[in-house]
This record gives sequence, structure tokens and C-alpha cells, in this order.
Amino acid sequence: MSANITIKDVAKRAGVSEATVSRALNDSPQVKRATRQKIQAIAHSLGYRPNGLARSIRVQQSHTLGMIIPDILNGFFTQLSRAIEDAASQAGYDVLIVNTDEHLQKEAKGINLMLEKQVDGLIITSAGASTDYPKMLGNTPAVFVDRMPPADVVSQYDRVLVDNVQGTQDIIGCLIDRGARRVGIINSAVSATAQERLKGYHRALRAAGLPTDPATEATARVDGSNVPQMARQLLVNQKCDALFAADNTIMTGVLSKLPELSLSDFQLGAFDDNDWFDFLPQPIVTAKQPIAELGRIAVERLLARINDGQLPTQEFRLAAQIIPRPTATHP
Amino acid sequence: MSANITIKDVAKRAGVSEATVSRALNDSPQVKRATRQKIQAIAHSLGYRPNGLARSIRVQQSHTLGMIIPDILNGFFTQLSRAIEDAASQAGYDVLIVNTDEHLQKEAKGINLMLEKQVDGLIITSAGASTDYPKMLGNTPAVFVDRMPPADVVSQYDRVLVDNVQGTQDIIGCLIDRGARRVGIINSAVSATAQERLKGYHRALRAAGLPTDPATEATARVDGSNVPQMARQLLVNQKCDALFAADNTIMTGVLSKLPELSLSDFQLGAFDDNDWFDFLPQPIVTAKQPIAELGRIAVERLLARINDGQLPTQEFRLAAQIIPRPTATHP
DNA sequence: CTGAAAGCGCTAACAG
DNA sequence: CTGTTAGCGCTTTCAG
Repeated sequence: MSANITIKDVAKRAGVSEATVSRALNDSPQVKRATRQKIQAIAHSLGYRPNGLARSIRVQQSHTLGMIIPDILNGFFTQLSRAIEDAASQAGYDVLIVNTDEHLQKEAKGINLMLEKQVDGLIITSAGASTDYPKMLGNTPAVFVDRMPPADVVSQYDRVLVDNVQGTQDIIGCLIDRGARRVGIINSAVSATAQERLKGYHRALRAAGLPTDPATEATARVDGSNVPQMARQLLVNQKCDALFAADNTIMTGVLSKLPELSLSDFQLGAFDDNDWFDFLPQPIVTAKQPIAELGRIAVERLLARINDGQLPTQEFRLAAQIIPRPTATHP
Repeated sequence: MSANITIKDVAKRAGVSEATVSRALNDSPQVKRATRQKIQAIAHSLGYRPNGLARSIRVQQSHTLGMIIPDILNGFFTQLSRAIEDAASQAGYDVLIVNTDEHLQKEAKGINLMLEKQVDGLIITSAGASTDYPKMLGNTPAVFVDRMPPADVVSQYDRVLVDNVQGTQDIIGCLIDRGARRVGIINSAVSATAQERLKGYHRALRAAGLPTDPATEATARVDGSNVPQMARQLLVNQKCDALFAADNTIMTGVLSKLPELSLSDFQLGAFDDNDWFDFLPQPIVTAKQPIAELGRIAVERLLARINDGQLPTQEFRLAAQIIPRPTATHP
């Protein structure tokens, strides 16, 4: 951000006022064709580049969206961020991304940062239910994706999520159809989502007339560090014949433990799909989230709210697609 | 970016001038302790949030770095972006990310965007050798990571890369040590990098006294669409007993084709490592890039250049670490 | 220690 | 169709 050439330089060089240059550069129809072209030519030859900050500050909007995600290394969020970027850029908006590492403090810092950068709106995947979002956000529009805002303020925000209950129920149902009689679950630590997935798990068991057993239900730490040990606990000690991992990270933890357990004849299910699951010897039944859709709707909704702050808030629930995996290629 | 409360509001409320508020908020030592605390309290109670754009425009720097990457879905770049974000934020800089999808046009648009947003510097993983960076960038500092800038302007920019020759040579050498006699390569389309990796491949063959054969050398399309077919060509038609994939994307293409070829007794090597490679039945020898280092150095260097535009440019070559994979766990 | 005033680069009335 | 003027929110001389 060094001594750059400004609108003033162009104006001087073109022998017109700054206002005219501004108009010409913005293709205002109310400037003579000839002048406009001349000005644009001069601007180009001078290597003029508009200062977006100055513009934003003047017009009172940045045309920029902020996005708060907990872990960019997690494939789900990488894809989500990609989807959101695509949708936003199609609407002429840029997006700023901040990683929270699931830390509330980093999240707070990130949100602050974005507000200072004057984003027009925020897309948030919350790192925790304890944050006072209304106070943090002020009147900056926000939509929550993938994770619910804290219960006491849900109704104040739009949210777009996947149907966790149904998705989980489908997976477990599929495992049972294929012969599972004792299904273990390693759930995530994210409260609302975890509850829904647990509910789906229970429903599937009940629907099949199988008993629930607290001994087959475990909850992973947010960093996943205790997952391998839990996998062992459930598959070996508890003799589960199928194991459900409630998300991406958890499934990875499970997979890392499997070789040393050297079991056979058990099934695997997981929420969130990964392309490379196709390459594994052990098939995994997954629920694939409609990530592009999630992103598209979130952006759409956020932009709508930016244009009309009074819009009533809404919840969007999208169905997850079950990928049974052992099919054609996996006999 | 709606009607927010400004420094003026705080000043009025505190009965002081805007200047004093500004000083107080920036912890200037030249404002009386009492006034400062009072002002800060008022600012807080009013929910005042500084307008970063206004500040940036005034002080002529944004404390923001821009990052241009070709594909955020590629694990290598996700990790790289993460590393860069970490390093930058530690230095008090934010980072803006733009995805190019390997499209020169998107890259140009992205760079433009960042410049308009007045980033203080740019970290670029170039999408093509044909771009006229000096013209695009003007005097905004930039460092190139992972991919060389165009040959005619290399010397104008800092670059931080991995030692592709050595890394590849190590992988191929390892495959040969384990018995490979006819090693195929599917190279990437990225020119400079590809040449280096091909060189390493040739060197390893020569060192082992093996012949090179153009029939065992293929080049993937940038989108990887023809990789599966190439894998078939090399492994089946050309009867290679080992296959080297020059990057992440290519390896994925190869893996997707393997099941239907149902071969046995062949080896796999790849540049770029992925955690999930550990879970595959077929071990893969990889060269793992020191991504955190790459990011750290890039940021360090960029910041140094921001502070001193006259700094002589430099090239950093980091060693890739070979992961032989069939070890302890893979007998 | 604090205030008044100028100005970063840009756009939006308001005149002409 | 174009110029003049004012001002977005902030920091920074320069005075006091």
C-alpha cells in the first residue's frame, strides 16, 4: 500500500475533474462517450487501480462477506468454504475466511476482525454454544451454517443445516439391514448436532427392535485425541459388530486404529463423505451432506438479509444423501 | 456496514475531541491515564468498533496479506493456506485468500481484487507461466510459493519451493531399491515443477543403471481427467512394475483406477503426502513437503520485503521428507 | 496533556 | 454532460 496513483492523477492528466473521472470509471451513462473512453484510456495507461477501501468507506458497504469456520483442514469445511466462495463471487461479493480451531477466543477475535474490516455480513459455523452473538455482532447480518447458534438466540438468526437425525438413522438402518446387531457410536462433542445424531441412532435401533445400551455410546473430545482408544473399546471390549463415527475427524481416528485391532467381519458408518473412502478396503456407509447447496443457500439468505434487515429468520434443513458404498464396485 | 457508532460519538459522549479518543483507543502514552480509561470505558459501553477501512486508508497500510492459490480442495494447498494464515496472524497480519481453479483469468481477477483491497503484499502460487506479473502487481511486494514465476521475471521475486529433483529422485530410488525395474511416471502439467520432477526421475533411473523410455512417461491434464486412463496404459500396456504420480491430484486419479485393473505386485510412489495414505492397503512411497516451513518462510520474507522494498530477491529450496511407508506397520 | 484542522481516495448531491 | 463541494471515519501534524 505505497504511494499509488489516484483518481486525482488521472483527472489532472485528462484535464477534467475528479468527479468526472469517477463517473467515467464507473461507466456512468451520464458522461459523454468520448470523454469516458479517453479517461479510461488514460487511467489504463497510467496503471491506475481504484482504492477499494476508499470506495467502501464512502459508499458504506464493502461487498465482502466474512466466514467463520472451525477447521479448514477438515474436508467438510474446505468444501463448504469453496461452495460459499463460489456462490458469493457469483453475486459479486468477496469472502474473507477465518479459522477458529474450535477456540472460542479465536472465534471472537476473528469476528471482531471481520467487523472492523466492515464485512457486509457473516456466515458462521459456531465454535461453541456459549458465545453471546447478538452482542458480538451488533446489527451485522449473520447466518449460521452446519451448527446451531446458542439455544437462547436461535430465533434471531437464519440457519442452514443438514437433517442430522434422518441422515444418521439412514446410515444405522443400512448397517442393521446388512446384519449388524450391536452398533456402537462415537459421537462428536458439538452439542446440538451431536444430540440430533444420537437421536437418529436411537431411532434406527428402536425401529429395528434392537436395544440401546449406554455402553456402546461414546463421545469424542473436540480434538479427536481419544477416538482411537474408543474405537478399541467399542469394537473389542464391547464386541460391537458395527461402528458409527459421527463425523469426518472421528472416522479418521477410527481408521488409524483399525490395523492394530485386526478384526474382521464388522461394519463402518460415518457422517460426512470423503472421496478417498472409495479407496479403502473396508467399505464405509456414509451420509453425504449437500455442501454446495448449503453454501448456496447460506449466501443467498445472507444477501437477502443484507438487503432487508427485517426479513423473518428461517431454518433450512437439507437432506443428507446416503452412500451405501458396498455396491457394484464393492461386492 | 450500516449506521455504526463512530469515534465522533465517543468523543461527544466523553466531552473530549476526536483526536483524544483516537489516542486513547490506541493506547497512546501521551494521554492522561484517567482520561484514557474513561474514554475506553465509554467506547466499550457504547459498543464502539473501529472502522478498519478508515484506518487503513489513513495510515496507508492494511495489515493484510493476499494469497493466491490454485485449488483449495487440494490438501497441499489447504495445509499451505493454513500455515500461511498461522504465520501471518502471529505477525499481526490478516490474510485474504483467493482460489483460481488454475485459471489465469480467475487469477488475474483475484490479484486485482486484492490490490484494490490494498493488501500490503501477496503470496502467489502461480496458475500459469504466461502472466505478466510485474505489470499486474506494480510495486506491491510478492513472493512465489511452490511454483516458479515465469522464467523471464524470476529474478524479480522471492520464491520458496521444495527440492523437487531430490524428492523425486528419493522416491524413485526407493522404489528401485525394492525391486522395481520399469518405473512409469505420470507428471503434472505445471511446467517448471514438472521438469524438475522429471529430472529427478531420470536421475534415479540413471543412478540405478536403468534405461529411460519415453513410453513410460506421461503428462496429466491440469484437471487430471486423463489420469486413470494413463494409469492403465502404464501399468497394463507398458507393464510397469512401479508408478510414480507427480502430485496429489494425480495420485487420486491413479487410485480411482486401480480396482478395475486388479493387478498385484507393483509399487506406488507420489509427490505430496496425505494422512489417509496410511489407511490404504497398497503402501505409497511419498515425498512430504515441509508445508509449515514453506508458509513460515514465505510470510517472513514477504514481511521483510514490505518493510524494505530494496531487499535483494532470493530463492529458498527446502528438502522434502521421504516417507517410505512400508515399514513397521506395513510389513 | 488536549484540541483544531487537514487530508487519505473516493462518490454523491447540487449546480450549472 | 461536467465541475464544485462536502464528507465517509480515522490519524496526525501543529498549536496551545
